Amino acid sequence: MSAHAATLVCHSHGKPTPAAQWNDGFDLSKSAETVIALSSIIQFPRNAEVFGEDEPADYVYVVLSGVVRICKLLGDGRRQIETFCLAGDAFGWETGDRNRFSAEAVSECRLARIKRSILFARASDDPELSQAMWLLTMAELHRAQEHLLLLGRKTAHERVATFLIDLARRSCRAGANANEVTLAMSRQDIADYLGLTIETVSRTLTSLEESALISLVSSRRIVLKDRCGLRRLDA
Amino acid sequence: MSAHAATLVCHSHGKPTPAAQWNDGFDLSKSAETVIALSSIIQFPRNAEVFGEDEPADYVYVVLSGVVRICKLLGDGRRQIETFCLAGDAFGWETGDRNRFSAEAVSECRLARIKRSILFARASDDPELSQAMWLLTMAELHRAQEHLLLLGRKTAHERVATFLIDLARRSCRAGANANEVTLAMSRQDIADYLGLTIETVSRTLTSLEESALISLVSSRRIVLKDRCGLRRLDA
DNA sequence: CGGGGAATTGATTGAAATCAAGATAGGTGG
DNA sequence: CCACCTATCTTGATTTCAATCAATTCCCCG
Repeated sequence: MSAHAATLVCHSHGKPTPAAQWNDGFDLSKSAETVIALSSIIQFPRNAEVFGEDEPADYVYVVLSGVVRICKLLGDGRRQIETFCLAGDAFGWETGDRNRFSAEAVSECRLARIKRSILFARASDDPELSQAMWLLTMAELHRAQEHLLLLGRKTAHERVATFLIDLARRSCRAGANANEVTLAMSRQDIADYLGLTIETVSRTLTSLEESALISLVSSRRIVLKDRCGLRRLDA
Repeated sequence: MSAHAATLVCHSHGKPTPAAQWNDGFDLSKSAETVIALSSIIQFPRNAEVFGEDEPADYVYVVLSGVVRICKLLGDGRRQIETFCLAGDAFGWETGDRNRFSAEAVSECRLARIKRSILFARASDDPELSQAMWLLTMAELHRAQEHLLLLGRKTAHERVATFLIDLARRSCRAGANANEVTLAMSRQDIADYLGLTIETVSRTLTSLEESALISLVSSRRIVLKDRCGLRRLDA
């Protein structure tokens, strides 16, 4: 989802991006301008709720800065984080009128917000926008499907390795050092994303450090020391 | 994904369906006719491969009868079934030029096949078709997201209960008895879908029968005796 | 400097995996 | 039509990985 959404919004910040860079030859710039003209920017503090599960779904959001977690809860409080949205990622797409997730700010973050009804109305007679939405949704589906494989069949070590590699890849797109990952999220968030417990996440990170695959600079800063070794775990 | 796809193809069999029934007011019939005119029908025997992971993605398929499993493999053979496609479900959507899954016939099945390139070309100047594709993709995303919650946070009992309820719901749409589920797939397929082993699936079914929630008429036929009890497990 | 949430580490338990037989049933050929 | 053969499924015994229970320890911030 990230790449296309980034294109959708970055025009509004005076940084025009060659559309072809992201879109496999499909030009989104007109869609982007349409969307930008309709969006407003809002800010959320750490841990604030952007929207709750089952609330009316009125807006689509694009992350400008910070990290947002998208979660589902089970009756007894068990939580599954479906995804972390970084700068450029969009969330809040719904076909029905209620959110099927809650969205919360992991760190303080700035979001662009577009009224869903307006966006959908435009899409119905704008093939470019409609196709852009489809591409975004497909990208998100691909991500979810990779995550299914992780949750269904990978070990704790493999899950954590996959998570670190993925996060490094996504962060360095936004300009960060490719080998040092800064975790905006807590161990609990990581655990709920990977289908593990905080203790297992912590132990696994320690174990990866003992194997010299990573280095725990601090609890929220991790250096990937041996990418090949990690990728081997990524299976 | 199922509902819209069903609408897309059922016109070709002389059973016109009121479009509004499936589409929340969005009329797909013109798209359906376009798609139908371009599709050809092919048949696959049990366990045949429809397409393999990493093969060129040339077609989009809609299941007319039978069941197809969509899977991903890990290097060492561990398998995750992403979804089972029943009559009316579509699969093979890709944004890139390679399949990110393999697709195999669980039972003998008939499929409608449409060239991806043609479909995409039409979509680029047919807002209705484009929107139909978006709705289908969103539906599939929702399904995948529910499955993430299952794989990440549910117990074996909850997974099996959820699976049975879901399968009953989807089958009875196709006219089957709402309380008797016929399993087209093996225990191994179910295990790889639910992130469990065949032994655990088998034991869990036995345990659900001992709790009088279901009745195992035969290994492939299951009667849901206590829906409320099952739904309680479904969390 | 000290308070408190977050993270780590340790001890133990437990749910599901693995290893290992049997039981059932579907299909085939005599 | 029956008996055999082989897949598939079930059941049992044991192990294992991650969860749970339980202390510390580490920082971050006032």
